[in-house]
Amino acid sequence: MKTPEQLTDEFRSNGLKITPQRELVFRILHGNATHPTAETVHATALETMPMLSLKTVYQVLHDLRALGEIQVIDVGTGANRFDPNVGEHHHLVCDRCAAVHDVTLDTSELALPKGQRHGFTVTDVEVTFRGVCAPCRAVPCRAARSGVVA
Amino acid sequence: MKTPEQLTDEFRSNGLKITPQRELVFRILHGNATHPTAETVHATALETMPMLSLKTVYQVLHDLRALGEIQVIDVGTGANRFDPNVGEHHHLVCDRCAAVHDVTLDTSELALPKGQRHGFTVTDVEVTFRGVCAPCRAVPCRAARSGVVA
DNA sequence: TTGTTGATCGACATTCATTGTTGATTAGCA
DNA sequence: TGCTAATCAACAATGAATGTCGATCAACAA
Repeated sequence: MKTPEQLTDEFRSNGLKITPQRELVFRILHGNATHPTAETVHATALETMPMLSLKTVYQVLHDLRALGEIQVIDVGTGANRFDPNVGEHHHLVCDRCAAVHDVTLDTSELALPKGQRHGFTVTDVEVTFRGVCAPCRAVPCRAARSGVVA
Repeated sequence: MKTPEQLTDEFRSNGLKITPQRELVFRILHGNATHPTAETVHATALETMPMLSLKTVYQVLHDLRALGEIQVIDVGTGANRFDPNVGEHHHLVCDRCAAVHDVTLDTSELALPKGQRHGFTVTDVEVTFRGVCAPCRAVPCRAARSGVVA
């Protein structure tokens, strides 16, 4: 992901103003590998800007996606998650707490068998590994569903 | 998927009654490779049972999943889709019309690199191929979003 | 420095998929 | 036949996300 400074330039060159709210979301997302939901970004932002509205967070995330600076991923855990890692990569998801990790994978060997093309033009392959993360295994049954689990 | 008759037995042996509504959903799902949504199943069912409520369809689908007779899949197109194919398989999704096809794939070579385990116990791998289906390619830009597209 | 314009705010309403509730009616099956 | 579950209609409610509106405020270009 671009640095907050680079995003500032990019926003400005696209006719978007730089506000403290936007800068804050930039900083929260920068280098963030936790794949936060919009709600999580908002919660984090509230610590430094208690009046920031969830609506504005959605707006900034929407703009970032429109500029191609974040990826929106849906791993089937309800809410969308926002990933500053824009390069090609895959995901590892915890079925208990919904924690998500990026995974880099060589998918060059992973082709759709010819007989199963169904007439499609395939443009993308997504691989999702599912399992249980270490913290969740350590818990008796199932507790912490924070989503901020490391 | 089991035949409607086998499902009948299975429901009965689990203390569930066999009603015309349930039988109808069984028949609609049997051998159905279109991955219908709950709404689509309902729409199909209305043709033969005009008073069938959407609520009941959800209920039957829920029961079928509870018995492990259908898979619920979420390919990021809004609604869940119901797949009578319970065996291990993967999916091919049209980014335009959200049509879904089953794909059988050998994923034995597809392992999560050791350095990227993040302490997880991996239990499952899902592969999703994305692209554009033939009917959608034939259309100028983007039209039919029926979800019933072959 | 100032004026224009866009960003944000609160306080809503709305969409969509899904589930829950209630109470009445119907029908499966032991 | 009778107990009980299933279904129905008509709702309300959830959670994620987006839209609306009018008011206020602040970015930044002139």
